[in-house]
Amino acid sequence: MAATIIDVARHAGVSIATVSRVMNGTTAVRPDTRQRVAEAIEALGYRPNQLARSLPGGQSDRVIGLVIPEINNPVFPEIAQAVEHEARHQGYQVMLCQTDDRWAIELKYAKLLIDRRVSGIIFVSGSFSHVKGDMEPYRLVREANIPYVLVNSRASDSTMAPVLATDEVAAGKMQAAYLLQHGHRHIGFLGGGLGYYVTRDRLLGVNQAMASLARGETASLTQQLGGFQQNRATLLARTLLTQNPRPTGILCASDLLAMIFMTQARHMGLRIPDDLSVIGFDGIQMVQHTWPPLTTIAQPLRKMGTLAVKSVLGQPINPRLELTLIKGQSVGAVPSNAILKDVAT
Amino acid sequence: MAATIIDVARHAGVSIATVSRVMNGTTAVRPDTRQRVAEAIEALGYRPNQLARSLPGGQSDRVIGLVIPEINNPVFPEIAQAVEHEARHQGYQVMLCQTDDRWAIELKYAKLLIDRRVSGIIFVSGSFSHVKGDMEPYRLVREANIPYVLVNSRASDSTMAPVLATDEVAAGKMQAAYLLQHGHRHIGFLGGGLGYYVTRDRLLGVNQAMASLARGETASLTQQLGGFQQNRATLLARTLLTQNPRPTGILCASDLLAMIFMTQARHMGLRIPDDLSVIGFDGIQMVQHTWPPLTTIAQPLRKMGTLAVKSVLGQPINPRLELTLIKGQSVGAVPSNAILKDVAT
DNA sequence: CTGTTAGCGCATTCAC
DNA sequence: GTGAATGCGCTAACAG
Repeated sequence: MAATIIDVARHAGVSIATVSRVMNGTTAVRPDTRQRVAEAIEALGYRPNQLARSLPGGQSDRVIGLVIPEINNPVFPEIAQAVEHEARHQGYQVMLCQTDDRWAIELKYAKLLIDRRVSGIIFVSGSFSHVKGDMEPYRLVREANIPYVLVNSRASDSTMAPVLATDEVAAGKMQAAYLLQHGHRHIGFLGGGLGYYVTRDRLLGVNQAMASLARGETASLTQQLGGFQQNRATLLARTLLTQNPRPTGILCASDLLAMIFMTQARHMGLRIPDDLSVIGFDGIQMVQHTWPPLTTIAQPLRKMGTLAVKSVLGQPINPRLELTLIKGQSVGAVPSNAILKDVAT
Repeated sequence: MAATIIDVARHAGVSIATVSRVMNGTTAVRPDTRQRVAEAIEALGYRPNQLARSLPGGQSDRVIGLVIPEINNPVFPEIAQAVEHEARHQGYQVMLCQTDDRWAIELKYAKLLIDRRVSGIIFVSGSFSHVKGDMEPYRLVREANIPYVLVNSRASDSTMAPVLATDEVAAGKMQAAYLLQHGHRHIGFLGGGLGYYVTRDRLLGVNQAMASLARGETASLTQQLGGFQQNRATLLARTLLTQNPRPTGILCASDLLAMIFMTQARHMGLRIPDDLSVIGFDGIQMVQHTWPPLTTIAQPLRKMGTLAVKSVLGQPINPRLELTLIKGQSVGAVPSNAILKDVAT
């Protein structure tokens, strides 16, 4: 159907080698010849077949695989956007792989990307972020000699790959410290299960912050762990809200969780930050538009996407990722009647 | 580096054809032979090169190109998610192309996708959605004989391609009607420029709704058109809010615009829906988490993604897309002091 | 059932 | 400068 290099050669009365030359500018070609070829290309609307082009060169499809749990959680689009930008600037395309947070699909995608001989793979919050995660995908990719990088969450020791992640312990510490500073002593934690490294690290940080209170001071921690999915999160939020006594300062593992939580709190007639303080994590752009504006610890999401691309392309990077406190209006002082107020179900 | 089919053949003591056969199950192979080959494959960790595999068959890379303006506007991830799901179920992968809403990049991506011989291309809110949009990308794709579909917004007559879009006129009508029902007679419109078909159609619908008021009744319309980008939108929102008299019912071209608008309104000390009513468009999931929950007209975003995939794969679809009113709490009655109240800048 | 032989579209040595 | 020849990894006839 489409014109091939042979058609062009014939049309221009030259050999295919010459056509190839004018296309890639490998060797010098006499101006008039080059002209004739150019015209032939134009006339036939010829476009070189990238697939065929990749074959001789060994591999290198100039494609980067981006593997993420779900496109719908706003934190991933922000990373994806940066990945696409950087990839585009470097002349690469992005293969979008969504795993629905299921390891089997992640493995399947890893295989597909290997088979396609992509230039690199970026795994975001994959099974590696789970304590008992399946390391098979990464093993395969490594054996296939394809550069990859693990974004978000800690990598287990068995994966020898660059990791791009913020200090989750520090993150938990910052979140808790901020709540403690505002006088909260009954902290609630809403997050994923203990199977996730993030959860463990975050809790570690929280405990560190609580331990560093002045002597005599104590604080309690109520956890609701389960998952990041909307349904689960809604349930967890309700449960946390019906605790008695109810925590006054809530620390959420992600901004989306925080948003879900705030919505639930509202459903139950609680006001933020008057009755309840909330702090999130991620720093997605959407936090500007919540009410009240969410106070959160921001990761450099865009930077993470950019660095991930550079990393798999073998370019030197500084993997230092800073956390930033974004002050919204979702954290306030402890309500004076905190202990008395009951919850309406 | 990686093992090829030849290595496997040698290792198993058979011909490459036989290896190919056991891989694809094309022809029957004697069990013990198949076994030997399987072992060889396993032993060498062989994975067939998809690129090479595509060549003989003509094309068909089993890849679908998804071209969207930006990943960050929440409406696109929702479509993208559905596209990935459907593509995966059908054994296809998705190439993510972000244009930053720039025609030049859209064109560039169209070329890249053609060169890569993708199976189909899904253009979402592309340059075709603009009255003076550049039709070159679609022309090229058509000439390359690659199936494509235009999602969102109306296609100009010059593009002969399936279009997947809701009835924008009806949408505008629904939005306006809802506000009118609540007694609003001073309507504000916040949206993209007149260069977009959506804007034109939406305004057409708004006018239709306003025209169908009972005799003697009239309503006014104040427009702020400009763009969908965050910065622009913020400016437009402020301008709209400082009109005198200020419209009491605001109709936004997208949910994101509505969210931006509500945030601005809040900054100016206005309460929704007490002082101001707002209705959005798109029906993104995030509307559940705004405050107040946004009232909006929902498009079947997921369905659009699913149908888009089926469409480019040549499967029969019913392109009927229904609009649904999602009742939030952002629309209320006209404030009694609407005319008196001034705006603080 | 299985091995042999052509290409697929292109880049790349080589000679001329 | 340019053309002919070779091979990339694999599938698909075509023979045995």
